Amino acid sequence: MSHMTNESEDGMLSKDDAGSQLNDDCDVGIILKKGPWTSAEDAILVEYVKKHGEGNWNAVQKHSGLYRCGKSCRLRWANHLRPNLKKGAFTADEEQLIAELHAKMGNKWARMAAHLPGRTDNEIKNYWNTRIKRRQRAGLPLYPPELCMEPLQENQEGHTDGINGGDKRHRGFLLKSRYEIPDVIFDRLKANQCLLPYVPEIPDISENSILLKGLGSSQYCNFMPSTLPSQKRLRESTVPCPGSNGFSAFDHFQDDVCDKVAQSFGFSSPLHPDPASENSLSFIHSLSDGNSSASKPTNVAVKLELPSFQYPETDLGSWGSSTPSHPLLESVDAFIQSPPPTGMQEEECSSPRNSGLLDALLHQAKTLSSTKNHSSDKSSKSATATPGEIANTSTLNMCGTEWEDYADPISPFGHSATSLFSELTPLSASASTMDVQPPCDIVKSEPCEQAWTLSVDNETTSLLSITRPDVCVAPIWLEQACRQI
DNA sequence: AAGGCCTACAACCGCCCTCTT
DNA sequence: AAAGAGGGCGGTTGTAGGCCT
Repeated sequence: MSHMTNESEDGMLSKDDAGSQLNDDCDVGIILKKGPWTSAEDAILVEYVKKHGEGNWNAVQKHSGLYRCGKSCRLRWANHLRPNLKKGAFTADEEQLIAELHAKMGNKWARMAAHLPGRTDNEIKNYWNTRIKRRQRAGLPLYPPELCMEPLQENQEGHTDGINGGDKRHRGFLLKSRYEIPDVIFDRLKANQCLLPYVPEIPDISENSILLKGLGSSQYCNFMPSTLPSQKRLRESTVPCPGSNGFSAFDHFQDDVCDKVAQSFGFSSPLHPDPASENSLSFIHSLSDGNSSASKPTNVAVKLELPSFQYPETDLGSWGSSTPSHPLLESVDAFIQSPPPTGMQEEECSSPRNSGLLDALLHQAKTLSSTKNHSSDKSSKSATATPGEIANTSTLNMCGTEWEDYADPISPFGHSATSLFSELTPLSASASTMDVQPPCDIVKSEPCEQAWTLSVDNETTSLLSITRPDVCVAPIWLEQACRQI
């Protein structure tokens, strides 16, 4: 690094030496050094931490003479100087674990690092970013196939009997993650509850950023890197989904390669009618790692344009059109049109505490319907995607991204509904955190123009299922959950 | 040998949360 | 309750070094 030559031997800069390396982020009148650390600085920092312990990093500069801001000190300590740091390449086990953790957590590097003793979030992050690029280039799925298959199998087998066979460690890990619901889920649920039920929380432009960045690449059809920039913590909806991680509604079906990869994952494209497709669709989220912002209106997103390469050349119609014969669409139609199991509506759907799931779903349907109406129904009449249609579709997808906020943010595979129910079920019984009522003002603030009910029209329903393919499997989960209840 | 590309890594930046006052 | 400081976290950038052409 060239600017290392400017550093003084003792690792500290005089104020003159520091020159333009003023750290405008941390500095409070003192010129602080930036750039690589020297061994002398490291020694000073280590000595300081030995004496005073970690924390109060801003005091390091004051007491040790280091011309580094507290943040820089903390980072240096955490990433390089603290004891028990494991250096060197990640082992195969670690890589596997990282993949699992990422599938489960998304870009929560710090949390992932907690599962990898001796590894830092920065290391993991760098590793993952590199991995993404590498695997993109190689045309490989981001997540190991076995990682993708597990949730599918578990879905089919039920939620409690999945500990037979397979990698026990991994399965145990996944199961653990399923039943030990981290606090963050409740945090998010609480937070989301504030936005629910009628908050088509608008995925902001970053959603389009994802589109812009990812969907243009056929490689992304297989794995949407959830490392894609998200904007705000806690606003993001990082629900990476192996399989979904890439099976974007657009690309997945327009590319033979995608299809092959899909098959390699053990499921087939919806274009291939297959009984397994329904479950397969559990993998097919729209856009993972979408970010949502409650402050941005939908129509902002609607106006965003997509590059031409995002206009699918083929088969978008299978998503963009309401193909009644599509089993997946039928499943949703059947669910929404026909009453759920007895008591469901009153106890589960109408209850404020669960309004976030079905209500959100329905509200989205309404929103989508509304959006669709505004788009001069050209999309519904043409199997060929037009730019306008795509914009509309993208909007719908973005609307769908809200699902991620309603869903388990830590769900390994984007099992939004499943995870949600795994949380809601006990919560509903105990009437705990989900009792939080959405503030009325928030509800009122939403542009909810029409009263609407469960009887969503077919078109809307289809749109809904198109928008969020995972919605297609939600009815199944809903029914299962209701039976359990 | 030179240039370009890719990878790994370190560090910074900006936002947000939490705690303290 | 509000404001400010400290700290954490995720994203981004810049650089060195290796590899390839």
